[in-house]
Amino acid sequence: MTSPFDLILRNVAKHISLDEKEVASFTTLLQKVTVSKKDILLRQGDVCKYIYFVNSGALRAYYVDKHDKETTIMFGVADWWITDMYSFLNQQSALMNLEALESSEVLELSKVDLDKLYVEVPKFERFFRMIIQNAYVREQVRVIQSLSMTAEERYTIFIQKYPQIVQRVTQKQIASYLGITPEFLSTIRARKP
Amino acid sequence: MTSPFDLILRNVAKHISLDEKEVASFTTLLQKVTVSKKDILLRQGDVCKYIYFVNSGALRAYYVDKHDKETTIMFGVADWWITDMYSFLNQQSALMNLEALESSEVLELSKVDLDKLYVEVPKFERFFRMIIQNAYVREQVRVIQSLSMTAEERYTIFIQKYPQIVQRVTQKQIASYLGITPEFLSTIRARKP
DNA sequence: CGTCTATTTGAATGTACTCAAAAGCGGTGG
DNA sequence: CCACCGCTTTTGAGTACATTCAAATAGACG
Repeated sequence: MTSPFDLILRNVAKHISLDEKEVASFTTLLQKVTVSKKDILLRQGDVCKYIYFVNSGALRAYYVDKHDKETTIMFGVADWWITDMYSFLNQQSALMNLEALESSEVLELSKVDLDKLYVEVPKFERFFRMIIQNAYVREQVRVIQSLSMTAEERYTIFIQKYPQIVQRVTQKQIASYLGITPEFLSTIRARKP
Repeated sequence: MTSPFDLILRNVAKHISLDEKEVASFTTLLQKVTVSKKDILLRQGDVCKYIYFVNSGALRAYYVDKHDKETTIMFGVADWWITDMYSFLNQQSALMNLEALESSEVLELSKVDLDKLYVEVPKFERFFRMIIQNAYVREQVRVIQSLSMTAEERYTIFIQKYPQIVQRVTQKQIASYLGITPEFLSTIRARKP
């Protein structure tokens, strides 16, 4: 009953309905991959060949600038899709690194296979449109927040919105998601309770 | 030869090919609307019923916080799509205002009609997936920049990337896009060459 | 246990904001 | 057509938010 595809099929079913044949077309394209803590799934500058669906564990996408400063772009936990969308779509150099924060199980779907899937089962155009629409709205809200709120307000919202992530990642990583230094996050936390 | 649909059809043709019948199905759903400077197409808190394609002129989407501070979310000039995606998709209260910066001509496409169009001409699933993918990538890059760069660096990138917008909007609006005060933008500009 | 990294704390500094006031600019009406 | 009004832009002083650097403490992991 617990196949590695259970979670992803429920995820897909939130937006489109598939018959058995379509389920088969889809799942044959998925490759189950197990990664250990600190494993890198994608390196900044490389071309991103896969989009990943997280079955279990936790991933982090982050950007490293010329001063070696890290900015966390997103976290991925169970039931989330994650990739470097720019690199994946355009097959250009990746803007970000993708690493496992703990031992994780992911399903990878290659660009080539996804392009085939769009032709074979056009419903997936709709599915990924939905997924990306939601991701776009989240990023837009994040832009608004990062431009209009103080770090303290952004931290408060983050811990309310993503309690399941807070438990699993370090403060340093949260700080880099908020765009502040770990030292400053520490002082924010000190003056809260 | 210059119908109000020329530009939008060329925009669509970048991603999908339509036969004559499909062109007709599409264009009948589009309503040409002319707006004057300062007209509001969408008010924060209202439900956004349309997605807009800009034929000419310039629009601005902005968020106003509880302290009446404005943050510009995006500008829309000719050949751009613009809407409050969150409100449009979910038919919930809009996060942002949408106003004309100058007298402009837009084509509006309603949520209801777009949902019909997806059924009648499923290629549009692909088209809007493409449009939104690109918008998502742009927002992600903007998040990275707003979190990892100084205001001066962001300003330099903005004027390089969007010279056609710089010409048409005030510094106050650019400042609110960068998430800084107009006073500070002025000092940044003063110390450049 | 020892080592390595994360977190905390504090002092000095830099980036960006607030408030205020003056100067510039554009549209509008007389 | 020009004078005025309102808004934008500039400039400056004082302040707040957040960083850097340094050092001490606490945790995690082999």
